[in-house]
Amino acid sequence: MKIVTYNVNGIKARLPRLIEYLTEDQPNIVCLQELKSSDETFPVAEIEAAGYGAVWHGQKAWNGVAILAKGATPVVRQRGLDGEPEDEHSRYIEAEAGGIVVAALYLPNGNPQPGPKFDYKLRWMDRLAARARVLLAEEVPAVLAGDYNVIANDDDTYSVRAMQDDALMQPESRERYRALVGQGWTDALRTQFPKGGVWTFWDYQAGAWQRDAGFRIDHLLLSPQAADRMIDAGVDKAYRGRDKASDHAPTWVRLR
DNA sequence: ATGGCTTAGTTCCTAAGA
Repeated sequence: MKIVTYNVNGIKARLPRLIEYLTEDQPNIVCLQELKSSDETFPVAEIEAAGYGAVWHGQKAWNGVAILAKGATPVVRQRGLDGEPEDEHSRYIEAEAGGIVVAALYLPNGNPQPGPKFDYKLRWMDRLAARARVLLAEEVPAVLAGDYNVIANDDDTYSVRAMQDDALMQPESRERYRALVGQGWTDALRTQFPKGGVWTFWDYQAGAWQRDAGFRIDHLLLSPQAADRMIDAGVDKAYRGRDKASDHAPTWVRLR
């Protein structure tokens, strides 16, 4: 089974590309981020017409996450993360689909840093880590899939220098990502490509796509029970080059 | 390069993204 994470950067603007991807590639489970859509305007009819069931956690204008499953509707376990009741950002949804626990997450960008947005990012990472521990304790196949907004290693970016002051690769962000993985999760892409040099995002600006100036920030973390079933992982890079594409490419893992 | 795009909403400008 193929499990995908895909930051669509606006599901209304990206709907033709998304439906195209579902139809052409037929992935089993798709975690979406940056819907930029309220719950009421989520295009469920079009997604169902493509053969997918969906659950979502939307918000007007920004953020928003969803989980799609081919031929079935995922069963929601949780929307949002505990620990900060006043947090109104829609950045986390967790469901059971295809016998696997799947979470779609959109980790805060955190720029500019330092500042309140960066502080929020770090707090959100701590809250995610707490939830991840609960999932690991269940000892079931689980996948934490999403846009982590963390460049974990120097070889996960085209240019360390260009990104050195960015919230995506500050030591505090990296330490928390490493600690999360260190709980017992397997970074699927890192396992597949241990030397790095694989990108999942290319900026719209400055011809980043044409220059292949990207970085890897979309990650799939596997519980031990899921990691045991990993076949391979990759990036469906060609979709980044299509007309009216998202600035992220679909990123995936296949499990037995 | 506090930004050369792109999206969405308070839409003809601003905020946010990464």
